[in-house]
Amino acid sequence: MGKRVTIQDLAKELDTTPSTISRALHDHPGISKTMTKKVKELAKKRNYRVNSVASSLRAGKSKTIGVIVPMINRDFFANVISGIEDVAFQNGFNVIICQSDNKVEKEIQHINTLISSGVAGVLVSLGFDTTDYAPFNKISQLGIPLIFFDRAPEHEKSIKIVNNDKAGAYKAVKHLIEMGYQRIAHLCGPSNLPLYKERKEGYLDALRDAGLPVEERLIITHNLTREAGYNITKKLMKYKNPPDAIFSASDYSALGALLYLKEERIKVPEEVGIVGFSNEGFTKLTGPELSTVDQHGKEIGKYSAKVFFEEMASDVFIPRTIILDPKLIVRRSSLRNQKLSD
Amino acid sequence: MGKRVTIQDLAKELDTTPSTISRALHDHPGISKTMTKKVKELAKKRNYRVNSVASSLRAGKSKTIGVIVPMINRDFFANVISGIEDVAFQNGFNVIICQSDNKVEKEIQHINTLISSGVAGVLVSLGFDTTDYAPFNKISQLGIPLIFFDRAPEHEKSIKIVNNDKAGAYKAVKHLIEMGYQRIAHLCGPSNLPLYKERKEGYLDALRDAGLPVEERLIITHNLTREAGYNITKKLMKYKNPPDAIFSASDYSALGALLYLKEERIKVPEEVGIVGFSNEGFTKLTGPELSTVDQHGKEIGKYSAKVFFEEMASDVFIPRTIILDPKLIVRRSSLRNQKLSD
DNA sequence: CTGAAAGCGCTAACAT
DNA sequence: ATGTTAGCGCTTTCAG
Repeated sequence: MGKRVTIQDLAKELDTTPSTISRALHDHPGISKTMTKKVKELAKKRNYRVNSVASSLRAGKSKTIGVIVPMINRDFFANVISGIEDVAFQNGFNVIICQSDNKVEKEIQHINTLISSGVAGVLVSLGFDTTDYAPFNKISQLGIPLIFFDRAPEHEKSIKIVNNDKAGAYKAVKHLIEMGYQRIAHLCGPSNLPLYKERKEGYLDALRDAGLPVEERLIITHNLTREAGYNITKKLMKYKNPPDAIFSASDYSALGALLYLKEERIKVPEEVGIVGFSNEGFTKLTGPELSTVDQHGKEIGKYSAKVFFEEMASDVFIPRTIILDPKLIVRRSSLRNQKLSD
Repeated sequence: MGKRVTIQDLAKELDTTPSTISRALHDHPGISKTMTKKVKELAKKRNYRVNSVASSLRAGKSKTIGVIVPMINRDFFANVISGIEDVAFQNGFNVIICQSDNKVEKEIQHINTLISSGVAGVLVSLGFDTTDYAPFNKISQLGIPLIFFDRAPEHEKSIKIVNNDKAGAYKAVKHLIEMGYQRIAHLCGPSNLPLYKERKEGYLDALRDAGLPVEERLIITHNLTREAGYNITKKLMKYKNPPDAIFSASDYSALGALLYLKEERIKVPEEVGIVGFSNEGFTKLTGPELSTVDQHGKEIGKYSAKVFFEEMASDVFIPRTIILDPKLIVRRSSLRNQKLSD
């Protein structure tokens, strides 16, 4: 259990002072080449490592980014985090991850510990139920860059990086209509989250633009799980006049729908078309493969991290929303009248 | 952009000293109830938050766990991390995640920054190519608990939490044999990683115990990707005497195998059986669903974190290996002679 | 070009 | 029950 080497130790050994060591290690111009070289060599030899806790205390902040997401083990978020970590690493930053489990209290607790640990910035995707943004405001009040991605608050003056959910949903539903589906149901998420509201609006717009009627009973709010998708589809298909297509705000519930329909021998896409949302990894592996809307998680992560670094460098705060255009991915589950091998 | 409140501020306001504030906030017994209450109230009112950077500097370590994994956006690792974060959160700890991309240099760099940031412990799953463990030894030498999970070094005296890969593989291959498959190929991973070596041994043992011959050309080392699985299966099926089953050390290559066979209209499981490894989320969604071996990532994560906390509390270091028993999950891809609806 | 000294915020050993 | 003091390791202003 070796003792940690400090700049004091190096200073003593070179018969100089900590300040010189520190400066040399940072290539301070006012230190002679010779000294700089000597210091760096000794540092390497003694296996010196900065104590970044000490630096952070001095500097008032650390080279760390905090990330708060509802859960880590979801394709989309895992990709986002991976993207964030990539960019952070390139910039010599660490990433602290926190999962909120969609619970407001956990979010608040995480905010507090992140502030306590002196993070240089916080990237957040909100939980389902978060409607009070005051806890997040504390972050910005302390001058810590705060960036929302994916699930962002609607009205707050903040930096948001989101998908154009409305456009994504519009594309999806328009595609279904073009494939000849007429009675398209929508499984939507809680509308306190803008992204679900947007998806619903995209759905509505597409129907209206095509001159199709909107039926309230075909629009069902749910918790985006596979089970819910299964159960809702069961219910929908028992209507006297059941839908001939389902557009879901979540791939998971789209999968649930698919499983129910398969169980009931209702043919997808011949009898019922399905389009999900998110391009979860599994969607290209179902039988038939699920059409969906891709949100390119890794890119969102990278982009969010980049915006953070920009923000850190800049000294003016400009609230802004960066909207990335999602991509419709057409697979078999919505390709009516197409012959594809099984 | 408000200034941060410190214990000095609180002390001044209550006309006392920082030590009293500190003690009160920590429920030190030598502080009067009245004072403790007063302090806590003021702290809340002024929105005080510890500066854990300062505490960490004092204490010589922070309430942070470092985690190094090859990549975050893989079901298994995302689950492990999620499990780690759960337990860490319960204990008031933060989690810094680092991805190595299976690159040794990145691992080393992450080790250095983790040590620099004064993490209380490090949990690691090694990259493919890591054969030199010296960089990791530095962690233990500093008295920082180091725990390997999943991909652990073979000979080092360390704490390891691994699956019983041999037993898992054995179960898988035995199952294939029981289903009547006779010529079982094995797509194996690089054998410098014990877990792949173990899986191969389980495969070999199962063949031997069943009195089946071992054919070297049916054992192919690969990089565990879907593409590799696809290509290798293509090659295998062109043999004069092709295999009638495939046991892969990875679900991804098992999937590749499945896709190739489907393309070629070779029936799974009737003509060729497949069993993968890891129980990736997608395996229950393929057509047919993939049999696989479950490694319960979330539990490994939780368990690793628990072991870390034990280790931190204890003052003797006992190298040990904790072996969790994986579970064979039989799905359609290996159920020969079974009639299941499509 | 280098040194001296102060201080980031917190905690704990040592007073009182 | 509370105050005093020192110091964790680093950086940086000020001085030389």
